[in-house]
Amino acid sequence: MRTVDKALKLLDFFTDRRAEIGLSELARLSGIDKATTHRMATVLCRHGFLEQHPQTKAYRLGAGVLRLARLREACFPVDVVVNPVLRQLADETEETAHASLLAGEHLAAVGSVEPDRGNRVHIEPGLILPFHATASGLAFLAFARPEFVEKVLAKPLERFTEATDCDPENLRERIDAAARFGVAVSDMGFESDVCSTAAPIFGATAEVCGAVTVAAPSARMNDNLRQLVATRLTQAALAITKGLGGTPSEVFVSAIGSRAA
Amino acid sequence: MRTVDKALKLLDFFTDRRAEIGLSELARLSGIDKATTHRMATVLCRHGFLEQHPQTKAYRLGAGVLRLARLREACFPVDVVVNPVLRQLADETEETAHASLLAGEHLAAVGSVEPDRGNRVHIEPGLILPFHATASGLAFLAFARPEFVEKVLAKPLERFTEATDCDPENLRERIDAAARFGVAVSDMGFESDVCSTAAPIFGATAEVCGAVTVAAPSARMNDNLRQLVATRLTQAALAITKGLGGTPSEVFVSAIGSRAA
DNA sequence: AACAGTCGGTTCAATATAATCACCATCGGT
DNA sequence: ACCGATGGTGATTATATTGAACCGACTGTT
Repeated sequence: MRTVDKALKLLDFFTDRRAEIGLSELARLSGIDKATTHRMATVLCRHGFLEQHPQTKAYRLGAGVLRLARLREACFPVDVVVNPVLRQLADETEETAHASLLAGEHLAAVGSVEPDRGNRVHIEPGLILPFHATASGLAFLAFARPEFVEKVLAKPLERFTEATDCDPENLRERIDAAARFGVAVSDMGFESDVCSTAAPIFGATAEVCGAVTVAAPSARMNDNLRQLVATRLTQAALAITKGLGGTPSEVFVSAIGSRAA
Repeated sequence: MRTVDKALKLLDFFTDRRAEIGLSELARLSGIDKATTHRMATVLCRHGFLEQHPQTKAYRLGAGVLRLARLREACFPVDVVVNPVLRQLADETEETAHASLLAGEHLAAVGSVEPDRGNRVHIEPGLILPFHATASGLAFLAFARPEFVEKVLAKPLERFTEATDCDPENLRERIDAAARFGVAVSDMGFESDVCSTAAPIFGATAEVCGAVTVAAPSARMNDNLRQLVATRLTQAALAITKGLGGTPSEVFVSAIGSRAA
């Protein structure tokens, strides 16, 4: 199965900044032999996950992913549930609101709404949010199973900015704090000058399945905004959880209950 | 690479009617050993292509496909280009308009807009459109490379309705006709009582990459509607082609030119 | 309560599988 | 004409995949 794993890993090298990748570059990036890379890319093309520019021969994400996304959206609507909530959240806070879901072992941004003002935070569509460096990730971990948390913290923790917190002990404390308050905060841990606040969203069996987040320029963050964001965020998290047919976990409910008191 | 192929084939068993599939059923459907199926499903889960219901243990399409779709949409927008055109087309014809793109070796529906009336055709999101039985498929073939056409016609041609045309010779004639007129027609070939008309859309190198289609209840189809659909459809096809940064093929341009004359 | 028939998941030997290196053909710039 | 890229291909070796049997858990029936 390692070969399937490697093949699917190829897809992760495509980002919005690197939308098209040639064979040699793809082999170089993945560290896989060129011949093997070519064969895997061919299979991915055959299934519509990649497609090849007829002239440049470069590969890019294929239309097959659109098909699968539409299919999933039809069976288990996310966009239609999440977007209105995000829009309202963005309107209320006048900051960027985005939602992320656990996709495999990464947290992936699946929707974002930006406020109507010049200086605002932009979230790249499909961005992978590192658990340890983002509010979304910490909010997720705060309500994830302990084994999951340990697995994440055991991995090498990449440093994205000077302020990135890469100390497992520190992170554990912040995760605990997020579990107590119901929201997690991360200031400039992933991108400079961005301060994010996040709350968890839950699936049918009260397991955490993602997060909803408000991201603001750090300079704009103050106690008033912090307070506003925290309350709206928890409402949004509950709304999305409900909309997806989920159940908020006991821990989360009591956390926001105690805060209100 | 056969193992990657098989693993990705698993994803094709998920449809809107069969959104969740258990391990045993998935093994049965695919004809792959249960152990192997389990391993492949595990890998697909790890990459976010599938996810597992925590209680029922059944698999369903994962959030990772949403991520990839957003990514592709960000680099190569189709929804934002296609949807307005489809909406206008649906308004003008008062019938269902949908677009499809080549995803691997299948034609997949990637967008559809239904008119505001009771009796209308519904297109399942992410539906795979068989080349020989749909107007979309025939329109595509009419402008595809001859080898591609032969490859498709060489395969066993499934019969979907009593009216499905499964005769390669017949199909070749209809494909030729579509190439001459610029639009393809299929009446009840895929679904009973649905009559579709389709035109091709092209990519950057004037290669056909999909189709745009109007689907109406067969009973409602008449010469007036046929005429209206044909003209609007070709406009829509050109608009989408242009919007995607494509170039209409010579054959198509001259076909619609001769028809106008 | 024992049973049969599911289910999801795991094990380990047998074997079919994919990885590697070398090589081609082609393109673009110097 | 060269050089260094590029995308792509074939055949051998070594490796990872396979699949029957098995396990524990659950469900409904006898």
